[in-house]
Amino acid sequence: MAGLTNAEIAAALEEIADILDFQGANPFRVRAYRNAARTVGEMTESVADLVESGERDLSSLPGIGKDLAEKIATLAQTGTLPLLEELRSQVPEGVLQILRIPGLGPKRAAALYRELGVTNLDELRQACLEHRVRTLKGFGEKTEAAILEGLELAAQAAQRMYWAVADQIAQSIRQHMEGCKGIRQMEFAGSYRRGKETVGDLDLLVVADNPASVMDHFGRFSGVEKILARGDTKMSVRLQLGLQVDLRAVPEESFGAALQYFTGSKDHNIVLRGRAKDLGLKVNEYGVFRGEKRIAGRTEEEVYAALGLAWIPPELREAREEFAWAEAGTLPKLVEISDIQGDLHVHSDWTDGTASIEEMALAAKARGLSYIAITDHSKRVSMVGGLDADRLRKQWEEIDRLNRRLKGIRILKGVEVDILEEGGLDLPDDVLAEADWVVASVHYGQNQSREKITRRVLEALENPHVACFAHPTGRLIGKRKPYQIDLEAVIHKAAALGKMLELNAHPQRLDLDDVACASAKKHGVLVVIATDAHSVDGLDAMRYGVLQARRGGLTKADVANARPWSELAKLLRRKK
DNA sequence: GCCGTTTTCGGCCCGACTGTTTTCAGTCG
Repeated sequence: MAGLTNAEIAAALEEIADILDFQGANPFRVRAYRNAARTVGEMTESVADLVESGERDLSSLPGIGKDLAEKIATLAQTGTLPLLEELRSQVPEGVLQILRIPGLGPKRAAALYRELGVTNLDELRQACLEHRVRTLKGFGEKTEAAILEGLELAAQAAQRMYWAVADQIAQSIRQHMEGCKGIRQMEFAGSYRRGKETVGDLDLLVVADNPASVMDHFGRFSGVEKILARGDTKMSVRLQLGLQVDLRAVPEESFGAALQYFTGSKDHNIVLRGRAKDLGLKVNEYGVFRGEKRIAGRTEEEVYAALGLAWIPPELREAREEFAWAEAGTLPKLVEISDIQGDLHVHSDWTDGTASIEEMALAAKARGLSYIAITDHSKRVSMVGGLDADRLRKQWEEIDRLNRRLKGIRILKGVEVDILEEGGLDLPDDVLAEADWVVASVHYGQNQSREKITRRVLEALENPHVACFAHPTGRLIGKRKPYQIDLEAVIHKAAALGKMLELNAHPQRLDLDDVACASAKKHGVLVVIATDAHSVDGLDAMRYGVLQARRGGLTKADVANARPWSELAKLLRRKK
């Protein structure tokens, strides 16, 4: 029997690290807890099971010694830990939130608490607005303004969650509901179905013999914190994770119309209803009507067909070009995860990845890929031990050895070369020339002016060995704004030089976004959907990138890594 | 708190930026 999940154990260890950090504990002790959290969080076997069976000594894991092994075992078995309880009692609730604001680390958070009595984000905002923060030693006007901006972003992020997180929740709700008798149809709608980067709430539609018993069952889902409302056809709950979920029971003959209506987007539906009106029809969540007579509603296909349109994939429903395409029968056949043949941005334990090159390659093979580019950081990214020319060449020798040994997966000799602050690349051309695949990216000087950062990126693209520009805006959704970069100029340059742009599949990045993808496609720029994986599990992010690409209207032909490597290699040789 | 050891103590990734200072602490990646 399993106790706490690995994720829950990791969260507890992270919380200990946060509190110790806040209290100014030995930073290496803090790091030990964070390392352990990461180790546990990334393990595929259940730690609770390992403890139970006694089959493996936890202290044999990297970064986990005798002490942490015992603490983890206690956590796994009892669900809690005396140390954690004690630490929690020592700090006011909410104060750790302060550490999530960019620019505020343990020292400043402690100062805000000690000097101003700030114990949560609301009080922090108040203190900034009253200009009390700037009076503290080490703080000033600019810091105060930066904190306010950070609070704004945090507030936005708190209201919505990453699609990937919403997806996990949706899957477990679906699984729970599948145990309920009498549900004839069931589908999630809303921005989740459209694959938006973030999701504000979940809408679940069902056709059921007995809606009341379905609602009873829904209310028993383990994640439900509170039932907010319940009527005959609609029930709303709030989950412990803060997400609201609405369940709607709809009549079978209206399921398609309801699904269409609640999937949105709002703008898409406005256009749709306008179109219906032009045809002398009316559309609502119950169906398409001519006068009083329902002429469609059972399926979405039926609804769109009644309006003279092909069925539009949810990802495209943003009131952009989808109606024109649906009318003309030119809707793109959107790229699918099964089209993906390789991953062209992956890290290994030569820099900040957690797995060896071989482990990453085998994991990629297990995921059905036929090639993978190892693109570790260059030396400028010193914090992670970025590679210089010598180490990079050593890595490539290792890759040669692996390629001779491994079957069914080709490992490409790649690098993620840093675009330096003052322009230029972090590795000499003769080294880059030896690589199979070079992605260039920005890590430093992210706050430069639009002109400056754009110029250095355009210059990097001009280097004949650079094939692709990675995470092109640098944004972290809800956390960090994009660079001030002129993306259109980058797309034009890429088109002119035959360079590719990355759609980074990490659920917090997902740049290029849908609009930029569409622009790249329009200009004939190939998009590389890549995971930027730093672990074996990181390779699973590919599907988030594919979803974003679909929202941008990309087809298999628009995605570079939906092609075999031999074809890409030919393209690259031609451009050099 | 972990780890390795010239084995029980000392090092643990470190350079750059920002905003604050007036020589540097804090934060970030």
